[in-house]
Amino acid sequence: MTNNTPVTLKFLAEKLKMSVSTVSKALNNYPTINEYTKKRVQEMARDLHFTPNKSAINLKEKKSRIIGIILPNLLDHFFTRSIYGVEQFATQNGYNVIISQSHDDLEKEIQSANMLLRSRVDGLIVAISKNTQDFAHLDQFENMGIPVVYYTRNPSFNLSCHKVLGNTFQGCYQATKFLIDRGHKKIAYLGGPKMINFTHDRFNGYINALKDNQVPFSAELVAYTDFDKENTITAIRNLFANPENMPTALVAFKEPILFDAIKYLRSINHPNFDEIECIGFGNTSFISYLDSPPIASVEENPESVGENAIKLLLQLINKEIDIQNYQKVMVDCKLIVHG
Amino acid sequence: MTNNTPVTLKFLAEKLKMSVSTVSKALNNYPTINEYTKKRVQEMARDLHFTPNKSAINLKEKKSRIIGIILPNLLDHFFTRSIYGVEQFATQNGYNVIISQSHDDLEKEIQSANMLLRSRVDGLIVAISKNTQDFAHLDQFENMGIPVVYYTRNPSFNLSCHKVLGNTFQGCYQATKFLIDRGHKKIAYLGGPKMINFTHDRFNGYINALKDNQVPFSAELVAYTDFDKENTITAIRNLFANPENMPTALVAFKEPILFDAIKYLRSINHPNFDEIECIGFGNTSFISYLDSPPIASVEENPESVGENAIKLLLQLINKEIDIQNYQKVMVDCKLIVHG
DNA sequence: TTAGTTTGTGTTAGCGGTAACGAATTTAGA
DNA sequence: TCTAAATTCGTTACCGCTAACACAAACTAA
Repeated sequence: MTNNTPVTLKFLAEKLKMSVSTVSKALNNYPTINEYTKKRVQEMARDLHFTPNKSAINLKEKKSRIIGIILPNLLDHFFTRSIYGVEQFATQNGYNVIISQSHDDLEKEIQSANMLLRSRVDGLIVAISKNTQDFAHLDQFENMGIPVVYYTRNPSFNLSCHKVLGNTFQGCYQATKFLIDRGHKKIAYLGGPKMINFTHDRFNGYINALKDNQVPFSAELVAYTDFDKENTITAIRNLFANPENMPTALVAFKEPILFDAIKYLRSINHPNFDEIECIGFGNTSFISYLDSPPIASVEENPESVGENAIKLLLQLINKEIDIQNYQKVMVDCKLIVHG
Repeated sequence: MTNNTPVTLKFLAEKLKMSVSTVSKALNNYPTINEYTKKRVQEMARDLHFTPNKSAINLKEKKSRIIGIILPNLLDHFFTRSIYGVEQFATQNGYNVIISQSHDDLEKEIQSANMLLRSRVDGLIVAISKNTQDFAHLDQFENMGIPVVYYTRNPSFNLSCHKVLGNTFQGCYQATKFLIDRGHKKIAYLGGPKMINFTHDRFNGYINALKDNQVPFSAELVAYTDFDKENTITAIRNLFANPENMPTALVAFKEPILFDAIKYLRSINHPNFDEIECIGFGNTSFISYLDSPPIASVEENPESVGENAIKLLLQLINKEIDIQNYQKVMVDCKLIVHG
């Protein structure tokens, strides 16, 4: 069944004894083409399984209807869920999506960017790798007039770019407030890598919730870790070191890290283990399988973050917003109480 | 800094007062071009940030150096891990990857297929949706001479296609054998949706392990479920219903389902709960957080499945294997004993 | 000196579409 | 009946890039 001669407009035109342009217009439903002609062409196209060559169209139209996404990895559910939001909305508007993982490596991020540039994507959504300090590979896009929207992980110091972020301040504030309302006075805070920009926003949410509710702040109740389990255990050990200042609650920057913390506290038979109430960012489905689950989760609404990113990007592509008129969109978190 | 006139070969040629073809050949390092000319061209291209237009190249070369992947979703770690294998190897060989989710919906799968066809991918890797019965949208590719490799989820009845599969028979055999070796005589089997083709292979692995080790088979110890928690609980209740034939071990087709099962058994205070040993497919990282973790996991090596799929696909693209010479590649599972 | 090579560059056609423009035929209006 | 306006389709140039082929200049060999 393999057909050797590819089915192109030219091929159809010859079969139908018409010109290529008539065939093209008929397939694109131009009003200047006779209805009967259209019907003949469309039937022939269907029967011969004509598939327009996107490269040819891109070349002519000078646009690809492709959105590029660069993100650190696909193993983090935050990112995969955010893609869902992007894809959904992009598809509805006739755009396709190319996803490229940087694996948190700057070199790979540069490669991905160059690849997407060569593919002439109409826009780019990017969550930068944790080592990205120099932005030349991403600035290229704007230099060529291709809009870029940074989401989640973004160059925090740079105001001259479009951003869509989870309102991590509000999420952390809400989590802390929730614990305060349940009567906790000693709430520990376990922060994430200081390189990731929203780490500080979360801490501010924590601090502000304490302040607004007259709960005294204690530097002993704050520690930082990263994705390394050993570091998490060290941090937790420090947080729970002083018997005079023992936390009864914990806010952690990401759920898997929180699980490590909980596991450790249980493993050392912490005397008040059962009373300790924890909250982490993420709301992973695995919570239901834990024996000592967190009391609540901060749902970051990744789908909504993705959707807002693509919405903004499409407005930039369609020139509804000027590319120089830099936008910052915040997506609120939601506290999910388990039980 | 936004430059209005796009930097094309023509633009470079005018700047350098040379012909377009000389510029093209210089950039592609043709031996017939003078070294000094090459240097001049390449420097100018670099300084002006020339980025070749992939659409133009695709159109001319009649190949895109793009591999399409269609899979049900990105939330399942099996798929995201398999992508890692594909991407790694594809990139090394100068190919880019477009990922498209079908969300286990046939209609979306068809849309994805058509999109990738229009993009003229050089090859397709696909894990079909659970409703895919008709393959017209995928057969189009082979009709146009574009090779297709089915991986994991494939049309089991169809021998005329290329397949790369996890050796789920061997994985299940090994898991069952492991439990037998630990002295279990009553090993329950919790299977997955019967529509998914490898469900039967797993069951056969279970059966064969029993047979090879003279453990009597009991139909009461076999049940099926899907991704719905209620159905899993019903299935587990049935498996553990007969006091005369009470399982002491369990093999489950996927870990999250196994976790549901374990959770249920614990919730009903099953008398021998602590003695029951379980194994599921998946080897998810969350196991370390469980209080009653499975004794072992069947690691399906998704990265390796992905890598084998792309390797086969590239061989087909390069005509090292004839497209009609249908291949079937099996990737072994590995039993990971937790400790 | 002449002819054949080598070397380096330009000319040109074409990949598969789109659409402005032109041209022929039909229809409508006076 | 004659002209203007629709209607319908074809001609053509172009998008950015590749590469076969042509061609001129310089070099080599006889």
